[in-house]
Amino acid sequence: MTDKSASAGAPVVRFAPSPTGYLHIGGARTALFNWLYAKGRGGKMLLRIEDTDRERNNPEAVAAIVDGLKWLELTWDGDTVSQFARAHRHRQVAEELLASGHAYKCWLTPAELDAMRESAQAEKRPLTIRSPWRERDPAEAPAGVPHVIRLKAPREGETVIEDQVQGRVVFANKELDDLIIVRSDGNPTYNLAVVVDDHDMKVTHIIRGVDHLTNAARQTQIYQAMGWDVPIFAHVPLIHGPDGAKLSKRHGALGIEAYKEMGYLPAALRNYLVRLGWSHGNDEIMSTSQMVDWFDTVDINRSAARFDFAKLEDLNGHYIRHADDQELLSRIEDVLPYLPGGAGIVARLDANMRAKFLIAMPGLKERAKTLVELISGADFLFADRPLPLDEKAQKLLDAEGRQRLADMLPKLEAAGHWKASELEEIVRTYAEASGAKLGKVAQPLRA
RNA sequence: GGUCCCUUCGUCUAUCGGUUAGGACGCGAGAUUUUCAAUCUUGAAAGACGGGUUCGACUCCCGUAGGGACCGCCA
Repeated sequence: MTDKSASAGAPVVRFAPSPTGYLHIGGARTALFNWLYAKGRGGKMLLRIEDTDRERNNPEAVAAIVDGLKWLELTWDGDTVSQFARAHRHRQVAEELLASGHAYKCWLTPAELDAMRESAQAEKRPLTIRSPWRERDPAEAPAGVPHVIRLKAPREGETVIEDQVQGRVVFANKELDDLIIVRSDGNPTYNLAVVVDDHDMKVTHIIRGVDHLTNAARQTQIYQAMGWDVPIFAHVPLIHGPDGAKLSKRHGALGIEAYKEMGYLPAALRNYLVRLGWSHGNDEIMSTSQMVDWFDTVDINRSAARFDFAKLEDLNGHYIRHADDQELLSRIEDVLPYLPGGAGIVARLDANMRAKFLIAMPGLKERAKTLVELISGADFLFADRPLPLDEKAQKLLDAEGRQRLADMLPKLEAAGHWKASELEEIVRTYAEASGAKLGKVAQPLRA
């Protein structure tokens, strides 16, 4: 609420994933935080793909990220920006930095760098690369050897990050080395590209994972070298696995589509994710518009949170119970193709089946934690009749049980509507009339 | 190893110097229910440790321990 109509204008945030894999759960939360921040203040969220590393670029990953965001119902403004497509502009800025004396060409070879690393290791002293080319005359450069461009970073003083989550974080400049901004093949590196893009795209707030905190210091140095305004940073802690270690594949760092396939609802996942590392008093279940109203980066915790499937399930169950039946059915139809055996159900899901499904839905959704459970709960709709009887059912259907069923059958057939309340009434009446306990009647019926 | 960050029930969290430290998930018990689920009631469960500052510290400061992130011509 604080700066919703600040004179500075509406914020511009961005979600900037690298296309190395799917959209993982931490990325999804970062996207959600960005989205909430922008939505709550009438701002914009941009989407940029950080694809400067050509060897790792993967179009399928981009598609997975876009699909994931769409499924989560997180929308962005404008076109998706490819960072690589802007390489020309990044090089241009590098040239400016060179011209202004804020950067220099460096002919240090990978082999030389390795040697420096090794000796630092052997002497057990911290490694900060100090390139001799920072001071040397480029005329002395060896012929035919490619060079990189390094930022001529300040060696004295400190670089300070005023972070909305982390607070004031101070880095001594002597600890930071001259980072490479253009590779020897002429391609800009991530740190340069990010700064140029965020500046050109007029990004005002950078909300991203803490793994970028040290980058923030280096990026700040580039902003300063260019004389540009430094955006406001908010570095969000990472999500950890149940054992406290960084979330990995064996934990829950699955692609967002995996959560879809496990039968989670986007609204439930959003609600779960927003409460991981952020809170608004004791509020647990909140609508998207409440999230938008309440969310602020300064309320994000500094400590990492562990991913807990049990809580996600509970939330998901809640959202399923309160979901509209029709919507639930279409969600089910969305996931069905991805489920084992789902194709078979899809094939039989005609108008008639849909109607039956809808009738059964109120009862079904009461006891399902995921859509997958909901679907298996609906198995009876698709099963072949008559149903095969298992042992327990056999036992219950002894002579007495069968007799009771036979007695009840005409009454049930006489029922006007097959509604739960009405049927229950019939069964109760019969039980009382025959002087039997309810269980005696109901158990065979279930069988 | 260096730099930086973190530390309240098992987990997610509230508290913003004065509370019987609250809520949620999970777990236990009970009620309800033909079963399950849901729902309701209820129980157990926490300030890492050690020093300060203060009339008073979970809250502020220092140290210790533990955990994490980063340390690429990756992003």
